[in-house]
Amino acid sequence: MNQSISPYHHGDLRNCAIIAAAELIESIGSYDITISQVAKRVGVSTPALYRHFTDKDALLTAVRELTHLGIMDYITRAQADIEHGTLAHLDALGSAYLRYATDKKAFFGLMWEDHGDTESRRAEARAKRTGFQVLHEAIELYLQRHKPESAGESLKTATLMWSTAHGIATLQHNRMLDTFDEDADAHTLLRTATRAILQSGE
Amino acid sequence: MNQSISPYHHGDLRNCAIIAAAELIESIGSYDITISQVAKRVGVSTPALYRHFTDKDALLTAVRELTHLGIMDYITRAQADIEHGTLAHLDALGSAYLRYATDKKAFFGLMWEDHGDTESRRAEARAKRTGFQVLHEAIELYLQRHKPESAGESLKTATLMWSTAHGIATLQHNRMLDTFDEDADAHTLLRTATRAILQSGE
DNA sequence: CACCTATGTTAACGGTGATAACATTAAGTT
DNA sequence: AACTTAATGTTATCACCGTTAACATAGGTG
Repeated sequence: MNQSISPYHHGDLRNCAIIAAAELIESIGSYDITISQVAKRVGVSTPALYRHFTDKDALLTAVRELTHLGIMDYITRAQADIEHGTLAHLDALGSAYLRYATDKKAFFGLMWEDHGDTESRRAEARAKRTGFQVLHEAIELYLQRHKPESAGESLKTATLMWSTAHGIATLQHNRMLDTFDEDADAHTLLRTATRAILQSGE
Repeated sequence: MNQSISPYHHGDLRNCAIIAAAELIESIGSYDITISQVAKRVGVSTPALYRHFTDKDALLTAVRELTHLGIMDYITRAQADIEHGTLAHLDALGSAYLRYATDKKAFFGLMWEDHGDTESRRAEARAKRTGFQVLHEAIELYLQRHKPESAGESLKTATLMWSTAHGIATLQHNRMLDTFDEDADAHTLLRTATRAILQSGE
């Protein structure tokens, strides 16, 4: 874990701790980690981390910033070769969201679940060019092309599509989606919902 | 907390502990409670609870059974004076789900979030006549009346409507729904989604 | 060099879930 | 009624948790 010349002072503890925490979260598949586990992984005593993070939640908040980069990566890759504002584009965005939720289970939970500081979660979600904004723009484009009379509804429509994707992702994340319909498939459901929402009112 | 004649043996510790845990969860608005807090509330030593629950998760699982009764209560009341299988009926069911999620925040989280034993959560959701089954029957009725050609899709449609309601409820639960659209209203969104899903394909 | 600040260390505190060893009572058998 | 046993309480204890305090070491600046 990237240590300086000195055996006493680490040199880059803050960043290394964040990365170590992220690795740990990913490896155990849960963000229910321990400060001591992180410290041990970096090769440092537990209280050393309190020089760089006011408390455990501050460390998790720092990891959460990485997760937003991660989901943007999924989204960017998903829409790389797709014409923006098409139905296929919206499918790709939804699909990326679902895949992130299952691939990076613990990060997805860390991003949204209600532990610790609520406000930092909201701030982080808004801070950068997030997945939501990409979705919003894609929907705006789609509506302008195919349903110009509903173009003013793009924000509401984006919120609704996000909610639907999030519900499907969350239920799958918590292994609940197939509780009642054992054949339920997240991607199929979302494609159905996408079409229903976009053609509504016609 | 209902004690027997003996000052030593409690008499009904198991049930009292479940109720005390539920009260505690409701009062602090989180299911992140402590065995000791529950024990103190019942007036008993902490390890006494381990005679009745194998571990903390077992106690929470017992509380979760109560929460399913609670949400069924919301649903039953919501549909009391409404003709089944109508659009108004579906609105009422969705509305009840959203209200439960905000009114009984901690219970809602306890019901669905991924802590401890996954299988007990699935089992509990399936065990009784749950909210989902009510929703499923209502949709079946609605489709038979208004869209008989889609009657075979009732299970998929119910899963989709549940997912959507769940997504909206979860985002609101985690105070994320208005992150991007500050005017977002859960009930309005769900009504829009309900109509979109039901009329899709026409 | 002297000093200050940043950043490590070990020691300790109260609280946690959980177990072990022991105490008390209720219930059943004779 | 007396003895046994199982159920269900108790206190003592464990390892671990997040966190703070007190102390140690290094690097940078006068």
